[in-house]
Amino acid sequence: MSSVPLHISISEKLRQQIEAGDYQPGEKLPSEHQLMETFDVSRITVRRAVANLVSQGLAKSQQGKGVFVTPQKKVAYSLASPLMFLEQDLARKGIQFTFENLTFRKIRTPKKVQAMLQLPIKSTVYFQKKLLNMDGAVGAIDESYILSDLGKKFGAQLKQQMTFPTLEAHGIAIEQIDAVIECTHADYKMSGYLEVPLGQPLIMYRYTTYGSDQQPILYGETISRADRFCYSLSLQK
Amino acid sequence: MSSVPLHISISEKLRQQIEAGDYQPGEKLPSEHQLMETFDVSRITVRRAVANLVSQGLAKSQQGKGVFVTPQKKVAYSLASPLMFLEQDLARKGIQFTFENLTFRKIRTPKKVQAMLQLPIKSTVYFQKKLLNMDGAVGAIDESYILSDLGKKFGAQLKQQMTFPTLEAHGIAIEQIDAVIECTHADYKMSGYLEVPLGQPLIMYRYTTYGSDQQPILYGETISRADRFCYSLSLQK
DNA sequence: TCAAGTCACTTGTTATAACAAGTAAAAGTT
DNA sequence: AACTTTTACTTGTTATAACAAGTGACTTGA
Repeated sequence: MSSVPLHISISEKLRQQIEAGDYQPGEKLPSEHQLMETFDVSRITVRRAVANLVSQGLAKSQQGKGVFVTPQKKVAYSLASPLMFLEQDLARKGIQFTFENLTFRKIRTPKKVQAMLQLPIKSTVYFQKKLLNMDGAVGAIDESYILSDLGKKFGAQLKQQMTFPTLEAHGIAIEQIDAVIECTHADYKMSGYLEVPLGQPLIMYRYTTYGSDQQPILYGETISRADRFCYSLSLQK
Repeated sequence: MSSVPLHISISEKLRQQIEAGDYQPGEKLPSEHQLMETFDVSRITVRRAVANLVSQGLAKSQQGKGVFVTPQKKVAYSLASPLMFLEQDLARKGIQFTFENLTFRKIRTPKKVQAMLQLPIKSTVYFQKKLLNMDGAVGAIDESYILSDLGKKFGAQLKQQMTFPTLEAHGIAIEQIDAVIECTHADYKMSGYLEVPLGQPLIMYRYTTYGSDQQPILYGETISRADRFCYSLSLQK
């Protein structure tokens, strides 16, 4: 008479228990076999219920080991001075931060970047792809496109240091940043990079940076695990 | 030899076809039966592949009808003047905007709101819950907590008009807004309200509003469908 | 003692099967 | 013509079954 599917009522029951603290963060949930007996349902139903929890970010399953309650701790990423002081900002919060340069090369300007950087069709930019680590765990991927001459001049340093401090150290002033924050889903490729299940929410920070004279300098996208990152900002009248 | 599960390779194949435009937005995908024959797999595998697409926000299934490619159109929500001019902002983009007042009542201040509004333990606030509609479709839920005396005084209007214009019309100046943008998952309750599958990403805008003398006036959370909303902002040096 | 192998237990993938329930068009009835 | 019923097709839920694959502890052999 409930009309609520079994897998939902089971996952809701488990969710309540997780939120009530019956299962602590990091703790192992009962195995599928145990849950089958507890709720007197088949394995497919138990698996569906567990999948519901995983898709809600409440649990994570590991083949051969079990299903574990995911501990939640989000890092707020302050937009008062975005990306520029990310490293310091995280250090202040006691978070170990490193990044790994995956790609740095010159490419033909992609169409969407042409518009953002106000570049002609037959231009080139430097494309950089970085993997950001927090406390040893993967947190985000950053893909950015920087003006060709800047990329050529500072390439060596950009591969090893954060972008904004590097630019400012060479007298390239950042005057304005236009940004869009949106949510996407992890596709198969991203789920591999960021070590999350397919379809998990990711938070994308798309930024266009302008120097003096409103000249666009770089466009980038920081795609973060939504369970580990959030953005904070303060707006005044 | 590929080591990639069948359901993944099928959903990836379909994803490519969708992104290539083989299936247009709103168009119906082949039925499960057809996909079973096309890929020569069982129904459970086809269903898993379709579930992958749904969890990535690429498709939506409707019982009795079929699976349809979801058309993507996001509304950027400008943070230059947040919430205040949402209505006008949307109107300018040609989007019909309405809201429905679900709840408006006085409650004991919840613990998390006490901290945000700097209120004592034994205080009360007015709690309002609104359902925001865009072009006739549900887009977001807004839950806000407003100082008791303001709620009492302007209750009648707050039920029918947007919050910020109402306050400003009565001379309550908004001086500052502290906000956090984060991503969450739709739990069972939210998935019902916002008409999305369980676990779909939602984008939460949590705001604390301050009037003159840095006095907190209201705290609220706007929970939007991440497939329909994003936030844009501009930061100057 | 240490390394290799075995075994029990875990989740992951996939197949077959049956019924429920929503949708829409065709067929039948008034 | 208008309404109702049937029917075919769709996705949703759930059960049973088998094997694959990762993990860790225990056992065995050198």
